[in-house]
Amino acid sequence: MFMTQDNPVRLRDVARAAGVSQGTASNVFNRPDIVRQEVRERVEAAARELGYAGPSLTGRLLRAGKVNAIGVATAEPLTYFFEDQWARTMMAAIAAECDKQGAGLSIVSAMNRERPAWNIQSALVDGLILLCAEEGPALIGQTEKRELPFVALGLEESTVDAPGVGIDNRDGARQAAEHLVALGHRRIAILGIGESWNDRCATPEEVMTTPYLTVRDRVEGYWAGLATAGIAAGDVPYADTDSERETVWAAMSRLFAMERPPTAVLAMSDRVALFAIEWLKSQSRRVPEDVSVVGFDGIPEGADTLPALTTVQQPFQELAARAVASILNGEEIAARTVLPLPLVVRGSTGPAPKSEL
Amino acid sequence: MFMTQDNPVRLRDVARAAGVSQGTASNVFNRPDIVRQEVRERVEAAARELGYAGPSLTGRLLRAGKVNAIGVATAEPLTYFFEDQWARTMMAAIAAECDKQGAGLSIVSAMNRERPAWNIQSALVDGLILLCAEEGPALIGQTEKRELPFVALGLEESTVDAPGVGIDNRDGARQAAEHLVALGHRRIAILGIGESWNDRCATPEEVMTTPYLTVRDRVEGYWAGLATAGIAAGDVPYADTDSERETVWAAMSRLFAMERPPTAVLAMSDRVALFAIEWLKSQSRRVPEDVSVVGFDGIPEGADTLPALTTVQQPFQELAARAVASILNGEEIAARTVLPLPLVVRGSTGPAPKSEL
DNA sequence: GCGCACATTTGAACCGGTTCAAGAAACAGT
DNA sequence: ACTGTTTCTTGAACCGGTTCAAATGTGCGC
Repeated sequence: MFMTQDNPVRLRDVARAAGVSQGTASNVFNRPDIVRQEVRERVEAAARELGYAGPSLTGRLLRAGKVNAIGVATAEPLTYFFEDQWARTMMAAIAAECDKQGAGLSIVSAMNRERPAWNIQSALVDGLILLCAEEGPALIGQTEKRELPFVALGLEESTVDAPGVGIDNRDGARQAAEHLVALGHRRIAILGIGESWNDRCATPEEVMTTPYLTVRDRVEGYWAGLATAGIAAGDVPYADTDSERETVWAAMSRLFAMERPPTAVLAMSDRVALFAIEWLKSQSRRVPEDVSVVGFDGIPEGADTLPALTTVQQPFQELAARAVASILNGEEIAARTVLPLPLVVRGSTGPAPKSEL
Repeated sequence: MFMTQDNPVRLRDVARAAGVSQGTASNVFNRPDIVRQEVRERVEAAARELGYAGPSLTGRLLRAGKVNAIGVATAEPLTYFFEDQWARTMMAAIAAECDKQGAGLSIVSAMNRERPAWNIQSALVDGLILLCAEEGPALIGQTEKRELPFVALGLEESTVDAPGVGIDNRDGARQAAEHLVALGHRRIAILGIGESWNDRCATPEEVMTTPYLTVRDRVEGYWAGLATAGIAAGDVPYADTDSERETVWAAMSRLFAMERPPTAVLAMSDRVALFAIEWLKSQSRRVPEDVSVVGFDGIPEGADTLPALTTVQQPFQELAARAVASILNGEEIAARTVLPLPLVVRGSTGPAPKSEL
């Protein structure tokens, strides 16, 4: 046996040992059918003898020009891919798509002490999927330099027009609100994910000053849906959170300390919705009998809790399929493709309590 | 602007356009300091002009022989990395380690319709970390062919002796059991993760017939710990699960339907422990006042629930650090390094109920 | 004007393969 | 024996860079 390090066996060496040309040796590994059996066996024997591990990928790669792998990049640290629920779900979908296509998958963090863009510059991939959270535009800028195909997911639309697939946040939110309205709810509160005004409920004007387009879109959708029942935006309590349990609980306390507490809550993410349900349970309020909760995102955890979460489902699989296809097969993507979001009704919403009708 | 596809600009072209040799052009990108400023600027201008995206990675790679990336492989589908809790936590730790070292991270699934080992053979990495679940030995076999450094994580010890880092399951389990004993518990049940005997409690002899070394190690550790209080293995109810809510709930129902139900539960994974707590709550049994629960693994979710889970903590970060260092820095790893597991005491365990003393 | 140290630049070899036109060998047909 | 096919095999070009010894140029002291 030979160790890798001490063993720079090249195709050339194998060819020489087998007494054939390098071209023939190459064929043994890549198109064995066109090599005469006797020769093939000789070469294979030589390879085995020398401990040749097969053609070097880099050599082959250089010729082929294709890596057959895609990269997924974010401006967050690498751990984001495994810790953030949205990213994780999105990645599972992308991974499934890569599995189908037999492509490899690299994950890339654009955070690097020395050179922020270094990891993006040096990732060995045929194209990049950008998971845009906050730093979308910067990420896109770095990626463009690379002159590689890329698709932005979750990009906020105000930014550069780059190939990207987005979701119709506004319409999804509208459906969620109309669902509650149809169930008879009239006192409905919103749990935000804007990371500000943590201490009190915000006015509609204040809410719209948030820098996050996603938040603005969703809240506008909520308002539009509620408007169908004649509920004005100003009558909808809006409590913001930073998506952590603590601020969600605080927000819930605030909302339910009101004179006429809400009978339903529209949460801007499933994570927040789940924390909200947790709080309600801790207060011995039943879901959905006393209070209905609608989430947003459709992460798997939401389907698995008791009660299961009614939510606006992001089409993760579809987003992933489009993004991967666009990179691997060069399928064009309109600069701002937007997918619709279906509402998934599960156990966390029910008719408004009778006493409230 | 030029598009990537139509734009095969090579370093050579840039050099020619700038009127310098290719060597100099190369230096402009790699060691700018040794090139005279005027020349450097000329080359940079030419590059910009031609839309040159910087030296091709494959070309450079070929010369350097290093990819500066590690791969993590399993015999599961790619989605495993983002869906399985253990894998996810392990990956977060590995990712953090790669971040530190500035290395890339590729994930690889050894499941491929045509050729099972293909993905492992063709991953562009400097080394592989193997996440061994059930298929450990097969995975190792495929990897060895690649003649690349690798480390097996979570490998069961009975198998091939390959470089790997394992954990001392037995000792961790022992600590968990002794913790409960020290709190005064005497009626203690075990929740298994062996996927068999789902319908009844198993005898010690039956338990030890499981093919999973992890399960055998942990259960032996539990018995050893309980033995310090004079509790015989035969007196410890053992209910198996397949790690899903349904079988856990069924197992719990079985255990608590006994004449003298347990006051504490040793769960072989945090996931199972969390389902168990959920069941207990649904039955209005308080944790830890009425029943104590100890998990195993130390996944983040366990720290975040109410009450927080007492558990045997796997040293994820340490495992990751060793594995990554071994690959990136060529640090040797003894064929079977085994790390100790600390017990983390949190809110889900407490003194045995007085009525039981 | 000459020699020398120093700063740049060049040219060619090399990294490890793949590919393809052209050559060689084996065989069939006439 | 001669030509036409078919089946393999060969040699050389090429993929896109990096590197290093050698060549060139530059400035300075005497």
